Amino acid sequence: MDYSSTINLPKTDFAMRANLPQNEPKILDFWKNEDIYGQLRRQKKGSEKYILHDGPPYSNGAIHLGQTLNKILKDIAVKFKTLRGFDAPYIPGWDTHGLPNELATIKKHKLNPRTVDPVELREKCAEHALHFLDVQREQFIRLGVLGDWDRPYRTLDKSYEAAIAETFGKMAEKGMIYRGLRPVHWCPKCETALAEAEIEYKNKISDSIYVKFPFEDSKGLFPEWKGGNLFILIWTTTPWTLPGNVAIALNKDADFCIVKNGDEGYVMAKSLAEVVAQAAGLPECEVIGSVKGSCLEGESARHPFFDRESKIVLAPYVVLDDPDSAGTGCVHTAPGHGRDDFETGKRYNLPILVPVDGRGRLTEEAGPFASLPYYEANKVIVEYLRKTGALLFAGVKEHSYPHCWRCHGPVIFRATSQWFVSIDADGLREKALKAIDEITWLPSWGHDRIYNMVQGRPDWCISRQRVWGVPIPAVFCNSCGEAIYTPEVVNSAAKLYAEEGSDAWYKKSAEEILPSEFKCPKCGSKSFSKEKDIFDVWFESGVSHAAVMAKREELEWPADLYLEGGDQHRGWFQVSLLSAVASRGEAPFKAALTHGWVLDGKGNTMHKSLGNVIDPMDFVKKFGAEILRLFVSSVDYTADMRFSDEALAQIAEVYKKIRNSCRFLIGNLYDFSVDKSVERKQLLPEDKWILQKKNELISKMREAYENYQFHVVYYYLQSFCASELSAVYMDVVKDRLYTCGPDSLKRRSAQTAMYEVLRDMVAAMSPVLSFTAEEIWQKFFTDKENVKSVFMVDFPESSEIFLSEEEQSDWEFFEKLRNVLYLQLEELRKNKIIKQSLEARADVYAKDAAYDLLLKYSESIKAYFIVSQLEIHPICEKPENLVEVLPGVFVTASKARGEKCLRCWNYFEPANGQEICPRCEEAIAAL
RNA sequence: GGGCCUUUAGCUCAGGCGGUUAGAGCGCACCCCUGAUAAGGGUGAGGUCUGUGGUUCGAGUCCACAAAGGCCCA
Repeated sequence: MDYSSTINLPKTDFAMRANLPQNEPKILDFWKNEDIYGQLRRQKKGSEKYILHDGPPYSNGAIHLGQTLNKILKDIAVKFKTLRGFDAPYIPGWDTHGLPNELATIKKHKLNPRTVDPVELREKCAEHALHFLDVQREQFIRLGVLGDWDRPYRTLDKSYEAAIAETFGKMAEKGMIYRGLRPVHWCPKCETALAEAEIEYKNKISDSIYVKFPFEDSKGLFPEWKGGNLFILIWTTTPWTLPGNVAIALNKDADFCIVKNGDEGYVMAKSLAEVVAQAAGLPECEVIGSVKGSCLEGESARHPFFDRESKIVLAPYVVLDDPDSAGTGCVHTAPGHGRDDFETGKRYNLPILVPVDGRGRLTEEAGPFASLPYYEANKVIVEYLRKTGALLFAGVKEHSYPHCWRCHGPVIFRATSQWFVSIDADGLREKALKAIDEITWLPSWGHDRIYNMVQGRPDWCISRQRVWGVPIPAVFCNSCGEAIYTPEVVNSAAKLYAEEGSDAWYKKSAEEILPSEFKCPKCGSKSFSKEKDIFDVWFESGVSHAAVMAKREELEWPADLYLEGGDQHRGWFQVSLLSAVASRGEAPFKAALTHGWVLDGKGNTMHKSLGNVIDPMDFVKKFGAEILRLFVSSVDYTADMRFSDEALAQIAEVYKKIRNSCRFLIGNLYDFSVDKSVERKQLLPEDKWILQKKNELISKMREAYENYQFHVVYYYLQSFCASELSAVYMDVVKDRLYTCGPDSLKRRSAQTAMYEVLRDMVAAMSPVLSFTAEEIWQKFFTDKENVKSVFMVDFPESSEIFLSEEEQSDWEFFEKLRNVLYLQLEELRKNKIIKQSLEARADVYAKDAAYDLLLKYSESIKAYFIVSQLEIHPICEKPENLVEVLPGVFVTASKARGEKCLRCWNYFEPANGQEICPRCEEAIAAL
């Protein structure tokens, strides 16, 4: 007879195969249509806030894996805090202004940046930025990230633009803003400043000259020198920058010597002497003396054609280990013509000369070379040096040189007027460092990283000669040229931005913007020109704390957490910190958490040119966002992580394991509801055991979430499903679930435990496995628990004690027995005595307390072992030759006695040829 | 060149204060089941901890140097 119709097999339409790419959108629709985000806000209203303030991604192009990782991590953190009862609003933001969007727009519309109307260009830039904002928004939503997607913050919002101006104003009032020179890449043909992104490097043939700077060894650093005139020898490929020379930079640790040439001697780095002598065509290389660079600091040479000195300074970037650079170790330094030179100039308080104009012509400051275009000046200057004897040698050299990507001509480095935030004014640096000490950096080394950066950083250049951004709210007096950024000016601009947006700065005249009675504070004139420079986008994103956190009513200042990639120690963390400390005196976040980089399977950076870039949305289409989310949770994100096929395949397997574990529970709960629950004291020991294990799981998961250690959450979850549930508990309870009476205590006890395990596990995993958790919640719990979405439940409690500590150690004892027994079962299988464990019996020998304990739990232990028969014997009956597996405890497995019950598959000893065991007969009778 | 970081089984991770045969899950191999079935179970084989040199009675665990890789600068 077929008894399968008399047993309770699992029933469910919860699919074994998730088919995530097709099914996730249905869950997304549910979240959207039911406005779960909005419902959560209402539900948590009045609860303690948890503010994770979103760092704005740049709205240019589709999202990449790094942003995917970032947003999923934020989502996990926010959802967990929400389950914990916090009101944790998540307002996503976007960085919309800036060069990449401007350049992309120019390219897309084939605009001429020199002739296009700025307002028209800005409109097209906005369109471009908002397009990609929409693209990214859809993608982030697709990942399952819950947030206020209908009301994100955007740096081009009027209120945001106003906040930028206001923050600038606060800094200006504290005297932190100043105008100064700074070298930038400059295209003399296009007459414009160029950003690094607009530079292309090509090989170029340049002059290569060695120039003698007269030097008097007044301190007697080279006592060995008995010859005639001394010079410091420099090398350069840009003779036209010599008029800007004010210093010669040395490495402090390098050794310098004199190379003799007839009566003359040339000071240069000792290690380069040979190479230089050869390159400069000296007949021989006689080296005299040796002095550390640091000893020469403070000395000075004479400029080769101006009546002024060229100071000898020290600079760490002067290195001698590249013989190809053809240098002498004594580096020509013109602070107006190089970034390094500029920083050195600042440190030594050297004048910053810019004897070249916007068209690339030398100015009056260049003396005899005035009005020459720089490239012609090269020839003339070389000739002049030759005539005056200052030239040691002139040749040519091919090297990589920056060119303008638009006109493809060579560019020059030229200091121009820029706006700066002074890092030391009003003690900003010190205050920022103090704030850094007070912030919680996760991981802790983040502190050292950003501390060192802030400690050593130069002033912050906040201006850009661009159009797509927020204009710096300042005007210039048309009479005296004064740059004016007083509160009156800044507030007028802020008001304008707030009301009309920053486009209005371009549409209106200075007089229309400024108060009617406004006069130049210096000369009293009433005629002004508007500043054309815009803010650096970092300045913009750095004020998000003021523009968003401080302004939106659902947020609070400061934030609990900023969570970004490690590159943001340099970027957003730092600019946010500086702007907040400068304007408010405090850090805008209490803690900063960083994650590493997503690398390819080999551990290398993903890069277009390497062809190893993985598009997250491609992945989502193939495998589902859930797999990506689980991957993100599985790795220790504080370090860089590899995105390899192997790791992803593993994640997919783990996902199936978790899903199937849930499916088994759901399938066996098809006829269960809370009112059928068994009371605590009636629960079977095995069921108490799994509930105890479940509580341990929940506690460990909660702790891991609290510490943002999501990979620990992942580890415990999958380990619980694989080890406790799948390998043990679900196998153990099958017998009861399938064969006992549907409404029997034994079956209901198991279901009671399973229901609570499933409910708590699903709730606890929902921050990570949001789609699957919600799918299960909808299918199974919404009605039973009367909660609409899994995100609206409380994080499960885990304090209930199901097993005392003593009972827990009892179970550990049973587990040891089981392990030993299973080794023996494997032997029996190997010898073809049994196949399944139900075909076996176990005989356990023990004494004293152990014997009593085993006897007391013998029913549970039999189930736990999944054998048909278990007999506990006092140790005096122990047969010979048994191995002692625990002190005083012996186990042996053998073929079960009797026949297999056709219904429950347990072995029993039929009295007179029954097919099914007495237990099954009873169960059938009760049907 | 500088600041900071990473390197434990094929994969993803554990390994307070230095101390017995370095753990887990997955994967893999072999076997079992066919009443979780494009599922489930059992057993087992895999690391000497990136390398080198130190400190120590003793180091994956402390120190130095190196290699590879990463972020940010220069």
